[in-house]
Amino acid sequence: MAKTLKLSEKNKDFFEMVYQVVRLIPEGRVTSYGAIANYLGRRGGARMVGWAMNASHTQREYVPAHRVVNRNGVLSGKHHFPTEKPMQLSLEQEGIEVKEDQILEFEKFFWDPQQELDWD
DNA sequence: ATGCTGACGTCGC
DNA sequence: CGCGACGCCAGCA
Repeated sequence: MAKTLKLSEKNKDFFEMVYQVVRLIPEGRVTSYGAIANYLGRRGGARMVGWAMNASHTQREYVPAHRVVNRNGVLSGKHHFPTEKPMQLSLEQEGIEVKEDQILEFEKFFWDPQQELDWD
């Protein structure tokens, strides 16, 4: 076996884990890229989570990416959504108030995978 | 191969 | 408290 694993395989695993976590987000709840990155052991690698989200639309199973925002609760990636319906509207339909692309009471709806989910 | 960019986050000034 | 710089890692010119 090669000493070095293929990065693509590792990435794939990382992406899958991201999707899995995102899909576990309950309706009406939101989380942040950093929280997911931290949960996956990629502290500071929040950008990779965002990268994974960018490719989330390629996944067969639906990924509620609209429930993932930055740590400020701002809909940073709303413009990147493939869906016609704005990210804000999707969140509002789940009972989350959004003002100026920012989630109100973000802490209240925040869903921390490390807290809600147990270490597997 | 090198450098810039990107759906972020943390630290320093 | 606002702004800038660095770090993270993968994709792409």
